[in-house]
Parts: sequence; structure tokens; C-alpha cells
Amino acid sequence: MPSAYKPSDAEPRITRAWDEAKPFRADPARVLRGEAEPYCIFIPPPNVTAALHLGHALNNTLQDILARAHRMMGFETLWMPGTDHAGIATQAVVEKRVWQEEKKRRHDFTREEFIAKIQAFKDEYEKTITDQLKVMGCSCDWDRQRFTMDEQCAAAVREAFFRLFRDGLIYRGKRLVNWDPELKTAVADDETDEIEIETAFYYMRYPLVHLGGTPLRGVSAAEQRYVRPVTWGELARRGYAEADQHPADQQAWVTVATTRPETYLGDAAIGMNPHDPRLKALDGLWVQLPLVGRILPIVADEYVVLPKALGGTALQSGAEPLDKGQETKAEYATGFLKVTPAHDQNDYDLYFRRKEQIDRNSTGTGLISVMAPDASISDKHGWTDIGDAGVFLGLSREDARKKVVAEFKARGLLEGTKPYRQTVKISDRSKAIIEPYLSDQWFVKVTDPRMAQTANASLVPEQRSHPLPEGGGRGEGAAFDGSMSFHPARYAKTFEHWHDNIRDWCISRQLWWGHRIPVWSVANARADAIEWISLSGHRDKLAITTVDEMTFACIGTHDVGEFEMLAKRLYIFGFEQDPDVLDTWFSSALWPLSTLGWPDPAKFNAESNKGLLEAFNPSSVLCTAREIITLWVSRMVMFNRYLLAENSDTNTFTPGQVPFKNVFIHAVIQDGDGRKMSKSLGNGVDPRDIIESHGADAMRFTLTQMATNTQDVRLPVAIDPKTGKNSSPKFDAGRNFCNKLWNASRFALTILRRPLRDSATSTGPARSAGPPDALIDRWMLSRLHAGVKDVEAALANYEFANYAQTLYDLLWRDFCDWYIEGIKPTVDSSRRQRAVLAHALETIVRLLHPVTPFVTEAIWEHLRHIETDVIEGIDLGASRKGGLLCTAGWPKIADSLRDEAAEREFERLRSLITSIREVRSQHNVHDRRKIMLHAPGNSAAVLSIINAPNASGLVPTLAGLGAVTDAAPSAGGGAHVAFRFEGHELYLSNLADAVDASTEKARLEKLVADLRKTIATLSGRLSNAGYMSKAPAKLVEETRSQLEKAQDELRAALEHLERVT
RNA sequence: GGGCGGGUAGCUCAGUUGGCCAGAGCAUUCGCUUUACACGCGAAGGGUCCCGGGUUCGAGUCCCGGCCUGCCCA
Repeated sequence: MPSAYKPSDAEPRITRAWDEAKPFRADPARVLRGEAEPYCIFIPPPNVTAALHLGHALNNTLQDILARAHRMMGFETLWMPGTDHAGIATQAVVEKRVWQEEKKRRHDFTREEFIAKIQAFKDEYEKTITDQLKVMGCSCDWDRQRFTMDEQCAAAVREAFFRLFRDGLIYRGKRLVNWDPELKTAVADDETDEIEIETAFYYMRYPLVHLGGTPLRGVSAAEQRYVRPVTWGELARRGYAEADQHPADQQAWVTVATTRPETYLGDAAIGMNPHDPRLKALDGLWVQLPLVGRILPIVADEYVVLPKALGGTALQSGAEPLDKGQETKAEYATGFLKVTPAHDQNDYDLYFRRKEQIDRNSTGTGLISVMAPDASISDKHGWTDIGDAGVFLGLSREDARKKVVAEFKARGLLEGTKPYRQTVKISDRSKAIIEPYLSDQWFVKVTDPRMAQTANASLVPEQRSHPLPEGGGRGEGAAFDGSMSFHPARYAKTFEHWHDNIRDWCISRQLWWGHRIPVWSVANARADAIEWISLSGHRDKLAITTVDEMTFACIGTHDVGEFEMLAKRLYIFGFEQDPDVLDTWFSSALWPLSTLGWPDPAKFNAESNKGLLEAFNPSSVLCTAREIITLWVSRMVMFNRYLLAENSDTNTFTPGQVPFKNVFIHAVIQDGDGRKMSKSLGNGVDPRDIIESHGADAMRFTLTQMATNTQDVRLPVAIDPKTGKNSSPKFDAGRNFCNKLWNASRFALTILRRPLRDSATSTGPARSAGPPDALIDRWMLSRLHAGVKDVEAALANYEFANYAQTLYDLLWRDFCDWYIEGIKPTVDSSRRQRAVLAHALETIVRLLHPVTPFVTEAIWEHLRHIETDVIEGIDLGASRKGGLLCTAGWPKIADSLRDEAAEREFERLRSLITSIREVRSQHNVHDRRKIMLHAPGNSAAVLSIINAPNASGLVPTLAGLGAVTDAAPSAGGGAHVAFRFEGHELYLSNLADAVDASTEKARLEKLVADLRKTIATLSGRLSNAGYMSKAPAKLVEETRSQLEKAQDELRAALEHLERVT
């Protein structure tokens, strides 16, 4: 074995061994036959958009630790791997790539051609990702790897969609969505970013008019014979404050302030705050949109912010105090708000609050969409009363804005502009400014109690912050069926809060890359079509719904042939398939089901899927990051429980199983300055670079050490001078640790292979070593016992940093620093001690395997051939597959090995050794110089622990003593130093040819100062009446003895000081 | 605006129900080619536990207020 561990030698070889022996293949039959408990983890499928980064490395390391530990513990373990098609992200990346390479856009290709390009990209990255997981050592069941768009997952998507559609939980609706005009698709909130831009408020005048009578719906303004201007003079008579500042015969106006002048074409009303003093004077008056001619009502709504000039905050009576955003708005506001429901979310909300009034009084519906999907002005998407505004048609939003401003200016209707810094949403894929856009979308009714409430009911009772609402269609006992826990528990609140405030989920995306929505529609469907669809034979394969004149049919078979046959038939009846695809999270939400073969395990990969769902759902734990709780965890819970429900009917609904019993949320890795790692910042770290420079195990160990229960961890990023790539000095810790393990093993192995010094006991077959007699052996076994227990507790609580820390201390501090160093003189002549050494090493290697699988596997290649006597109480099961450590048993250690007396005794010796080492160091005693310990007079008692038969040699070995004696050091000469140990006066001599008096004086002076400080603290505590009367007696007693000890040591130190001076 | 975190040594972080003189790794300083490991061994220095109140015999830990900082949701 080489003297330094070389990951690049071991890792490829071991990966190959794992690939060949398939030790990670899970067998559901063993679970179903009751031979093993199941343990199952679904990988959060990485997006095929890009290679994995360090966050993935952390996520998958932790999953692998759980999987490997449980596999060793005897659980039938399935870690299901796979990747996600990541609809918009992947399509956007490929669109960008195609543009760069070919200068072509998506629409320059057919849908099929372009999908093929994305497919090729996906194949490339799926392979990259799989390779990355493998070099990291992930023990996934690779033969079962899935992709969210493969045949098996697609079947699950169609089935789920169909059931939800049939049950009325999927519906179509016109909604304002975040629209990306460049990619021409709706995007979810989480697919947008916010940026600040320099823009302006435009002050636009809208003329006021009278109407002779109530205007008729649908009658355009041009035809309104009753429209008459309102003059300032008239307004003045009505008591309008500023009216007399204008010529009395001039037409009056109201001035709106807006950052989006171009949307004025879609205005449906003018909003005013109900407390605005001008409101009364305007009662019964209307506003006429310039050029368009549309007549708008004036409506009162609390949402409208009063301008600062009118008192702003003060006048917002009854309402809540203005927030910062409103304060700003109040500075820019005029008190008149242009209400554009089809192009602004707030206006949309206001419209639905005042719909009655606005629709009754205006010339049609208030939802006037004046843009095409590319955000150019258009009269094809809900705008009919063009009037004289045809000049704007076809202009982009930017050009339309300039043109609108120019037209207003030309008519004297532009009062002015004010620069303004505005926060806008942009699409994080195309960077285009998001347009709130009215469009037809499909929604999942997650607000249904069978969805959101069921999700909250899944939480274990102690993690619920409030009782579940009464009723709500849940079956008997549903409120108490909670079986899912978050770790750390606080994240249950995020989960709960999300479902309390959930809104219906828009699932359609105007993309090509994804699961095509399995709905066909036609306007005014033929009667024979409806009849055909309604045939009883089709009831479980076709669902139908009609909204207004549109009929929608959903195909629900997962038999591809049958699916195509039904689609063809619908086509003949004039139906066309919806061009949209589903939101990526729709298929992700089915991941725990689709990967296990639901709904029809026999349909695809029948052999592999057999029994999978029964054996492994619900899974054991889901490991993910916190931003995924709402996006993914929630949806998996809702879908799993809905789709596995025995009865999905509202009144008798009994939820099915949760997808996982535990959700572990781990920290997010940031750079040294607390920033997210990202490509654009250039602070990202590629796991492959770390594996290359430090080894996979080093990376894993370091990441495990970092996995504390906080929400973020920082990793200082530095350029590796050798490779020029991003790295971090933090990984040195892991590399050093692996090297330490390697060398400790190498050394132990050489010892274990050496012939025993005592030939009488060196031969013969392995037998029980019997209980160890040496103190250090008893101590080591006791430490092992504690180590196993601590690691098991850390695993059970998902405290990964504790796992790493426990092993670090056990291996480095206990095993290397003390045990190996301590047994060096005796191990070659003790068959029994050899057995302890071998068992200790192997226990540590096994405990470490889940964290550092490669180096431990490499060590075990040697270690498993070592034969020693058996240590009673340590059970190390044999390898179950391929002679590999990864299937060997988890160490079982009997409580009988816990030995508090040995730990106490060892602690005393250790403290003596440390004291001697301190003196040595302070006096610059050369490391190899043997010194002499004197324990004269009544301190001779110390000799008994040093020379105790079961501890002999320990102190001399570890403290570098040449001799121990009960004789006092020879008087005079000064070549000796005194120190205190457990109240005894001990001396060290032969430190040097002459002890330096000034060094000794400095040492003693510092000691005196420290002791005086301690005495002050302790006696202060004892003179505190409250402490004496209220603190536990045991504690008081302890303090007292500490004080005595300190005083005793102080006396001695002062005496020594006297002598030295 | 609502919710959830974090602020402890130069840096990255532990610190379980309040109770030894607040710990670890890295970095720094000193000594050491000692029977595996210099990716090592031995030792040392280094802290206003963010600030201000309160509860308590006793607070890094509990309560109240504030400051800074991060994330999620709206």
C-alpha cells in the first residue's frame, strides 16, 4: 500500500467493482416476502439542463449516506435515480444554443424537428449527470433509472391528468399569467426574477364627459349620441376644488399617472379612493378615452392611493397605514387610477371587486386585452372598439408607448413625466420583461380540500401549528392520519402555510418540450361526437366537459395504441389537440408513483417494476432543499394521496398513502460571501474538479461535515493554483482525513500481518479473545461503543455534521492519537490486543463507509483477509455481494463493551500525560529526549496508577519517560521541574542539561495568575447566598472541591516560584 | 406586508432540558524528518457569545425591544 492515499487509483477500480456486482440492485420480492424491511429514497431528479454543481453533490452525498448505512443495516434499499426534463429551462437553453450555432429560431423548425434537438441535448446531459453521480459514488439502483418524459413516466402523466380531469379537478380558465413575450409562454412565479429599471411616470389627461343616458352594452363610443363634454365651469359649480384654475368653457379632464401608457388602450375604468374629496363632484360623470373613444365609469376602491398633496397617509382613513411602496406611489399619484384589468394584476383584482359597476356602465367586458402573444398591440385578442386608435396596431410595447405618448402630447393631453425607478419582473430564461397577459390556461384545482387540506393532514400531529378545518370532504380519521415529518421540524410551517394560502395551479405552458396536454377540443361539437364519447365503453378512457361553446375531451388510456386510436377518432370529429405542454412539476409531482410503475407496472419494464410499488411506497425519506418544499414536496403529497385514494369522490374521499414518511431539508451552499453559487457570478464549483484534485471521499466528507441544521452554509471559494479551477481550501480537511484513515489502516495492517513476538500464542485457529484485560483495550472498545451509538443517533436525526464529527474524533483522536500510539510497545506480543486493534479498525471503516465509500472499500480489500480472534460483543456481518464492503454488515456492538470505569481511569492517565507534555514543551525538551518522572513521598500513590499491570508502559510511552521513580530528584543542580497532579507533588528531571530558570519562572507566573482567577470565580460563587441556598447540593459540593484543589495548587505553585527565584 | 433562519476565535461552524474556566477544523506562533501519516506529531496564543433591558443563585442558551444579514411566500 502506498504511503499516501491516491483516490485516482482506487476510485475507478471500485466503481467498476460496484458496476459489476450490482450491490445496489433492490429486490422488492424480499420485502414482500417479509425477509427485509424496505428503505427507499427517490432522488430529486436533476434537471437535464446542465451538469451537476456542488449543491447537487451535497444533496446526493447525504442521500447516499442514508442509503448505504441502511443497506449495511440490512434494509432492502432502493435509491431510485433519474432526471427531469425541466421544460422551459431546457427548451430555453437549447433555443439559445441553436441561435448561437445556427442563427435560427424555434419556429424555423417543425415541432418534431425542434423536439429532436432538445432530445439530443437531453441525452448528452443525462449521461453527464449519471456519470457525475457515479464518480461521486452514489449507490443508486442504476438499472431502474428513469426520465420524467420516458414512456413509463408519460403513462403516469396521462393517467393522472385523466383522473383529475374526470373528477373536475382540472379546468380551463382565462387568467392573467406571467407571460414571457419572447418565449411566448406563461411562466410560473418562480421562473421570474425582479430587477429595477429606470423608467418614468407619465401624466395623461382623460377628458370628462356626460352621458345622456345609461350607455348600452356593446355600443361603441363613436355611436354614442349622448356624449357631451364636461367643462371646468361646470365642475367648479359642482364644487371641484381646482376647477376654477382653468378656463370655464374648456373641456375638463382628470389626470392619471402611469408607468405603462401603452396599456391605456385596454382601460376599463377610472379608479378613485373613496375618501378622495373630489369624488363627490365627479358623481355621475364619465371619462372618454382619447382616440379609442371608449366611455369609462369612475369607480371608488380602497386600493387607489391618494396623492400626497391630498394628505396621502392621513386621509387613508380606516385603511391600514401605507407601506413603503404605497408611500412612494402617493408621491407620484394623482388620485386617478387607470384601471386596465387585462394587463395588470392589481387592476384585474379591482375589476373583479367592482365588476358589476364597471361592466354595467361601460361598453362591454372590462377584460380588454390589447396585445398579441408577442406583446405587440393587437385587436385580435379581446379588443374590439378600436375607434381612431388603429395607428397603434402592430407596434411593439416599446414603440406603442412612444407613439401613445406622442399622440397625447400632440393633443395637449400629456401633462408631464417624472423619472421613476421601478421594480419589474423578468423571465429568468429569456430575460424579457414579463407581461401580465390574459390567456386561456389549464389549472389544477389544488384549492380543493382533497388536495391542499389532505396535504396538511399528512403532517404528524406534533408538527401542525393549527387544527385542520372542519369537514372538507375528508373521510373518517383523515385529520389524524398524519405520518409525515419534516427535519428540521420548522419546515413543516412552510409546508402548512403554503397550503393554507394556496391558489389554483396553472399547469399549461406554451412550450414544445414537455408532456403534451391530452385534451382535444372543438367548438360547437357535433351531437354524434358527444354521443360517441359518452358511450359506456369509453367512460373510463374518455372524459368530456363543455364550457360555453367549446367541448373538451380528455383521453385517459395509457395504452399507446388505444390512445392513438381515440385521438384519431376525435380528430375525425373535428377535435384538435391542445398545443400546450404541462408544467414540468406536473410530471415531477408523480415521480414517486411513476418511477415505481404506477399505474400499470406490467405495461413498461414489467420485470423490473414487479412488486415495486407495493414494496417501496411510501418511501422512507425525501432529501431536498427548502425552496423545493412548495414547488415539489407539496405537489407530490397531494398527487400521491389523491391518486392512491380508494375513493376519490368528494363526500367519501379517503386519502391514499403519503409518498414519503420523512422530508429532510438540507442547507444551501453559498460562496464565502453568502452569495448563491451561479454561473454568472463565476463562483460555482464543479464536483468533478474537486474529485479530481481531492478525491470523491474528501469532497463527501467535507460536505457531510458542513451539513448542519442551519439553512445556509458558506464555502469560501478560491482558485486552485494548480488547475486554475474554482475550488475551496475546505476540501483539504476531507482529503487529510481520508489520508489519515489510509495510513492508520496501513499501519494497523502491517502490525496485524507481523508474526507475534511470543511464538507460543502466535499460532492456532481464531478463537474468542476473551474480555480484554489491558486498560487501553477496554477504553478503546468503550469508545467504539459510544461511536456506534452516536453515529446511529446522528443518522436517525439527520444530523450529518455530527456523523462526520463523531467519526473524526473516533478515528483521529481516539484511535490514532491515543490507541495506536499507546499499544505500540505491547501489540506485537499480545494476541488479544491484536484482535482489539483489528476490530476497532474494522468497526471504524464500516461506520465510515457511507460517508467515504471508496477509501473504505479500498482498505477493506486488505482488511477482510486479516484473521484475528473474535471479540465478544462486536458483530461484523460478512459481505453479502461480491466480497464488497458496501453490502457488509453494520457494526453491532453490545452494551457490555461500554466501560465507564476504564474511560475514567484512562482519562486520569491522559491528563497526567498531557501535564508532562506541557512541561516538556515549555522547557523546549527535544521530542526524543527521555525524561524522568519522580513521585516521591506521599505522591508515590501516583505510581500505582502508572505502574498498574493493566496500564503498564502507557504513560512512559506517551509522555516520553525514560524512567519512573519514587525517589526525589537530586537536590541542587536545578535540572528538574515540579508540577502538580491530583494534589500530588511530582517532578520531572533530565529535561535538559540545565533547566532555564527564567523559562520556569514565566511558566509558574502564568500558572499562578490563572489559578488566582479561578479561585476568585469559585469563591465568589460560594459566597453568594443565593447560590448556596438554591443551587443543587451536588453542584455546590463540586464547586467547593474545585476551590480547594485550586488553592492547593496555588500554594504549591507559589512555593515553586519562590525556589526558582 | 406575512413566514422562517442567521449574527459565538482572523475564517468556516458546533454548543441537546439554563450549571466545570465557551469548543472543533482551518489559519497563526513555537518545537519536532519520533516504529503509519509533514495531507503528519507535540504545544501555545486568540472570544464584549450583535446591542439594550428583563427573569434567575446562575443566561451563548429563556422572555421583551432594537440593529445587521439571508431565504421563502405575497
